[in-house]
Amino acid sequence: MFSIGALSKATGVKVPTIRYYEEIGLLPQPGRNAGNQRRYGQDGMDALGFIKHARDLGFSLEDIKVLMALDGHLGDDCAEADRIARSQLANVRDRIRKLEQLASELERISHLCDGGHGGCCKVLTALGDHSQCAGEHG
Amino acid sequence: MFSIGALSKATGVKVPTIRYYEEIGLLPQPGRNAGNQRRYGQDGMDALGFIKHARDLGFSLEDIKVLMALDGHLGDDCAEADRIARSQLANVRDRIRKLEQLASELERISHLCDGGHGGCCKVLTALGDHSQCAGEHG
DNA sequence: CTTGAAGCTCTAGTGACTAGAGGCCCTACA
DNA sequence: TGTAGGGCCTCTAGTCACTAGAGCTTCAAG
Repeated sequence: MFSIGALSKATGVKVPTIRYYEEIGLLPQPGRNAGNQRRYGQDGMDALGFIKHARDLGFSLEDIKVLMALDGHLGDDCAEADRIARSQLANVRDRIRKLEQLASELERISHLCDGGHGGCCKVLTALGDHSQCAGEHG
Repeated sequence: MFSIGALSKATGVKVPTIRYYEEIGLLPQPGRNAGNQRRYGQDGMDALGFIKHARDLGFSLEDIKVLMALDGHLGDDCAEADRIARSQLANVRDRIRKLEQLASELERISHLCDGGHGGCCKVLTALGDHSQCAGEHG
C-alpha cells in the first residue's frame, strides 16, 4: 500500500497532479485509510505509470482515457489503440518538420547579430518581416 | 484605415485574438470611429504582423512584449533581442531532439501491431512498460 | 506527547486563446 | 428611405493540463 506521496516519488508525477487525474476520472478512486488518506495498490501504480508514459509520449489526457477504456475489452481487435498510436506518430513527425523550419529561420535571424556590435540589430527587423522566410511556418 | 476584420484577414490572426492582444496590453489601443468600432492604421498592421511572426516562431507573448519594448530605445546594443532569439533557438532544438526520441519509440510501438490481426495488441502493453524505451524522454 | 512533514479539501490562477450571449452598427440593395 | 444581414461591441465562461495557496487534519519519529 502506497501513500500518494510514495506514488508520486515512484512515478515522478506530482501529488496535485495525481489528485487532478483522479478528479477528472482518469485514475480510479483509491481506498482510504482511517484518517481519510488515499492508499494505493499495485494497480494504482500501474495505471499511473501508464498515464505518465503516455503523457511523456505526447498523448492528450483524452487519448489516454480512450486507451485505458480500450484495455480489457479489446478482444483481438486492437485497431483503435493502433490508430491512436499512429496518428500520434504522424502528429509528432509533423511537429518535428515544422520545428526544423523554425530552427533554420531562427538561425538566420541570430546570425544577423553575430558580432554583437556596430550595425547589427536586425533581429527585430527580421522578426517583423515575414517576406524573408524561406518557407511556410506556423 | 482598417476594421478589425480587415486586419484579421490581412494578418491571419483571428478577430477575438486581436482583441485579446489589446486587452493584455500587447497591441496598443487603436482609435475608434463614431460607432465605437476599432480603426487601425499601418502601425497597427505592422505591430500585429510582428506578433504573428514571432508567435509562429514559438516566442511566448511575454517574450514578444519584451522584444517590442526593446524596439525604439535599443541604441546599438541589441544583446537582449539576440539573447531572446538564441534562447528560443536552443529551446526549439531541444524540442526537436525530444520529439525525435518520441517518434522512434512510437514507431517501435506501432510496429508491434503491424498486421492488425491475431496475437497483436502489444500497443497498450508497450505504453504501460517504460523499461523498453531506448532513452530518456518527457 | 509533541512536533513537523505530509495529507486533506477548496478556490483561484496560469497561458493563449475560443465560444457564446445579447446587443449595436454599417453597408448594400430595393 | 427602409431593411436585411453581416460585422462589430462587451462581457462572461470554458478549454487544457496543470500549479499555487489557504486553512485545516493526520501520521510518524523521537
